[in-house]
Order: sequence, then structure tokens, then C-alpha cells
Amino acid sequence: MSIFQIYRAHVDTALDALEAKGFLPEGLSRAAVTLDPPRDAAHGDLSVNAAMVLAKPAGMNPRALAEALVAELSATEGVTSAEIAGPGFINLRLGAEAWLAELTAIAEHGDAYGASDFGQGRTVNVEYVSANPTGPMHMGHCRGAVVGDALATLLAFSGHEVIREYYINDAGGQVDVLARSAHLRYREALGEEIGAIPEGLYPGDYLVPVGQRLAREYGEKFAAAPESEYLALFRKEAVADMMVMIRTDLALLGIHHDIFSSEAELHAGGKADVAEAFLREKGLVYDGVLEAPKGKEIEDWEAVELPLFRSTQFGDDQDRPIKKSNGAWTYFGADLAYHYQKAQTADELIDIWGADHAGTVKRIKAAVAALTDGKAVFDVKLVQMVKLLRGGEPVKMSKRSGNFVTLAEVVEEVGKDAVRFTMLTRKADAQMDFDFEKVVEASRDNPVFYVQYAHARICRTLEKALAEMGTKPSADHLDKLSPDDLALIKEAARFPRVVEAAARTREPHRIAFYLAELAAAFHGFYNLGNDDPSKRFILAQQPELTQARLYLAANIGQVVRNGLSLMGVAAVESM
RNA sequence: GCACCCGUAGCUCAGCUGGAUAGAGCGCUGCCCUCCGAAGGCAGAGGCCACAGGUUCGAAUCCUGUCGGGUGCACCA
Repeated sequence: MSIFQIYRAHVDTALDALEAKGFLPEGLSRAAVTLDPPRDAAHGDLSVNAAMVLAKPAGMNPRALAEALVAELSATEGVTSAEIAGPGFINLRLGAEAWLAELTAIAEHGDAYGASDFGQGRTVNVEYVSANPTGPMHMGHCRGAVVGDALATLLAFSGHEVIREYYINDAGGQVDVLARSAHLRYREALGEEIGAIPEGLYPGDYLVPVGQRLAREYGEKFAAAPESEYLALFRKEAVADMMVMIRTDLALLGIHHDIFSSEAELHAGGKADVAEAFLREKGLVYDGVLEAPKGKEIEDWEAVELPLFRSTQFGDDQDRPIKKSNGAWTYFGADLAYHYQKAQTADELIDIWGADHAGTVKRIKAAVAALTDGKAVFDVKLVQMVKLLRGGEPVKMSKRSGNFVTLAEVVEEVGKDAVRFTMLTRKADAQMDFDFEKVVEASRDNPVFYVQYAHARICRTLEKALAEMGTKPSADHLDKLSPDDLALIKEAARFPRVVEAAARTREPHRIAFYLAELAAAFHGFYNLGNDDPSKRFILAQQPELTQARLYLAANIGQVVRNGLSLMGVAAVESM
């Protein structure tokens, strides 16, 4: 239990006591009662809103309730003062023992400090990346990949069973294009002069090795073969190679999925037919004709009867086709079946999508609601675009020959940690700039550096103390710590709360901001030793205080490590 | 035309499922080491939280509308 949970429980005890005395009506909902650290430290350590929230349902004067509650809370262990303030807050101050107990709790829990059973073991499927298997990962995929991965880690840390899933769109027309492009490279590998890559095929060099492999594997067999003979095979082969490449790229970011689901296999297994039959049964799929799209001229538009999903019934603008006029499934038709399947394997589904897919959120939510009778807990998290900059100037991407900024290039240039951390320094639904120069800058305004520097400083301090004094951290003399030390503990103690809030709101960026604040608190404290040598960590004349300070430092380091670990960023020991 | 996201300090952004005097970094002003504790720290100036209504003890936060910016609107994926 975090210190906040402990004192929240004390508040409940106090409220119970008031009920027992007949002062407070029984059975009032306490859901709105919260206990928070006040924004202004002058207001104390903890702030309770109970009197304000409960006064009305209890039919009482908030002031009277607050006074009664203060009387109860004043007697609570660890509370040194309880007073009424502002519109009816009750502000509590805790004695040093309470904070020192939290410090030792950090040490006890170690890597698990901040973990909770918030998720109560519920299974959450997080689907992220799911980039089309037609080329390497590029920066357009990067943010969703990092956010999805960090969210998955965060949910696992917060008591969920997490499934990390990647959906492979290996069934559409783009895969035909991939297969034809690979076939061309295959002929090239066999010695044929292919000239310029024709319009409509993928020009990227990454297909060269695919062609070479196919040439080694199949020799001349398909060199002059018609599509009917090679296409299906080359689709499969090329997709397999693309997925190896994508997984390699993802590994550079430390991202690994538990499950790779194939759209093609979904169809092969007849899953889409099952979903369609289910929805037809409910009257949610019918054969109909769509209206021509508005706001956009389409030259060859013609009205055709198609099987349509009634997504308008769920707030969408228009019903959506699940099959094309050639009888093949649409992407949506497949996606519908895919989510139907996923919903059977998890209590909760989260999809991480790029913001360019925002327009399709309503229909998929409609589909999932229809397929599960509204029972599935399903959320789509949109991740906004990243603008690539270099020294403040936009990075130009030439379109010719499939040139894009690949993820591998970026990781190579700035490193995994800078990429991951930076991608988490904005909330997902806000657009973000990624400046190649700034993310590697060793300065205060680069949070990646700033946080890692705090950790490195802590490690350096511990090493130095050992080398100079032979002193190690110890909890034996924590009573020697000063109020400044306690302030640092208070900052560290917020961590479990931040983790839970981040998990609840599905906002991993909160961890990044918190770490920057914790690092600032640490750097600030560390710097006190410049002006006042008695505030240094290493004090040759005071081995006992030194031990206590080192213990504090070590555990601040622990919290920094735990936070970075949630983000998938290394806690470096020196820089 | 419709849908979704955004609008908070000069700039880039936080703001803890509604809380007290709205925060941080950069930039600006002024300070702090005769170096292995300045890759840093401290202080100051700077805001009608786009605008107008509403909900309530209380709104930057929730609801409605307006304005401004972005994205998307094919049987593509």
C-alpha cells in the first residue's frame, strides 16, 4: 500500500467512527472522497475533501462535519496536525516517521515499488504497431509503437494480464503489389535487366535481398511464369520476409509482441463468414447501396449493391461495406471478424492507431458493440502525428524511390532511449515535434538527458562514498535526515499514485513528466550541497548521516529506475 | 459539407477521472563554483486557461454553441 492508500484507509476509519457515533448517516457513498497531496506544500502533506463531498448527501453543514472529522483524524497515528482550510479541505501533516516508513517501503519493494493490483488480474489485449507488411518500419509507425509498448508495460505493472498483439494486414491488394515487386527483384537477382521500377510497384531497395533469396530458393522456376503461378507463393514469401524485417526493427526499440495475427489466416479460417452470419442474424448486416461520398468528386463512382454493416445505428455517418463488389472482404469486414475473435480472448481490448485512422474509429467501435452485445470493453487510442525536425527545420522526405525516414536510421542516430523517452513526452492525442538535435542534447531542456543524469549522479555518489569512506547506504540512522531530505521522499512517494493514474487513464506520458519532476527535485537537493556543505550526501565527519543520505539517494534511484523501466528506457549509471 | 483531435506565459508543453493563489522548460533579467557536487542550482518579470452561455459549494477540467488550427472522409489499407 502506498502512503496515500494508507491514509485514505485512515480517513475511512475516521468516517466509520463518526457513523458509529451516530454523527454521520450510515451508507453514504465515499467514492468521491479523495486524498491528494496539495498543490501548495504550505497546505500540508495530504488534503482530504471528505467534508465538502459528504456534507450535502449527509444533509449537514460542511464546517461541522469537517470539525468532527478533524477531531478523529488528529488522533490518527502519524498525523501531527489536522486543520480545516479553504472551502472545507482538511489538511493533514504527517510526522517524519510516516515518510521514513515510505522510504523503507521503497527499499523493500525494490523493482516492484509502484506496482499494484489495480487491474485485478483482468486480461487486456493491447494491439499496436500493426504496420502493413510491405516495407520496413518508418517514423510514422514509431510513436504508436512506443506508446503501445509503454502502455502494455504500465498495465502489466498495474495488475493486468497483458497480451501484446500485432495484426498483420497480409490479405489486401497491397500484398499483391508487394508480391509483384518481389517478383521483379527476383528476376533482377537472376540477372535480368529490369530498368526503372514501374509506377505502381514498391521501389524500395529493401526488396533486393528478398528477390535474391527467392532466386536462391526457386532458381529460374518462376522467372517467366504468369501471376497465376507465382503470386500466391510470392505473397507468402515476401510477407514473411517483411515481418522478419519489421520484427528486427521493433527489436531495436525493445519491442516484442506476444501474438502476431494474420488477416489471411483469419479468412482462411472462415472467421469473417462467421461474423457476417452472426450480424445478419441480428439484422445488422444487409445488402444495400451506398450514396456517393460527399465533399469529394469521384469520377468512376457507381452505385453497387454490397453487404453493409448498419453502423449508423451506432452513431456512424454511413453504413459500411464489409465486402467489395468482387466478393473479397473489405479491410473493415476483416477487422470486424478480427475484433470478434480478439474479444473472446481478453476482458478488455485496446487498439493503438495512428490519427490518420480516426475516421474509422466509430465503425469499429460499432462493430465490436454489435458483435458482443455491447459487453466488450473496447477502446481505440489515437496517436497523433510526429513532425520530424533537425535544428528546428523540417526534415525533407523525398518521395522518389520509396525514401522515408526509417525507424532503424533514427534509432541508430539518436539511440533507443532518446526515441522512446521523447515519444512519451507528450500526451498521445497532441501533435509532437521530434528534433534530432534536441533529443540528444545534454541539457536541462532535454528530459531524456535530465532524468538519466539524475540516475547517473546517484550512482556516482554511491560509488564515491564507498571509495572515499567505505560507506554504504543504511537505514540505521534515518532519524538524522533533515526536512529537505523528507521533501525528496515526498516527491518519490508520489510514484505509485502517478503509476495508477497513468494506468487508469491509459496515459503513459505521465510517467515521463513525473520523472522529470523527480529528477528536478533531486538535482535541486543535490545542489543545496554547493552552498551548504552540511547538505551534501557524503560527509566525512558524519558517517551515520552519510549512511542515511546514501540510503535516500539509493531509493530515489530505485524510483527513477522503476519509472524508466516502465518506459522501456535504460537507467544509465554513468554518462 | 460531415466526423475526430487540439486551442493554457513570447515559444514548446504539463495540469493528477471538478478543488485552494493555474505550473515546468526554453527565451529574457539578476545571482551561485580560484573545476573533479555548474551536463547543475536559486530568484524575478511574464497568463481574461480562444470566446459566450450552462451544470454546482467550486470549472482550465464536464455539457452546449461560436471562432481559430490540424487530420480524416473509396468497394484503399
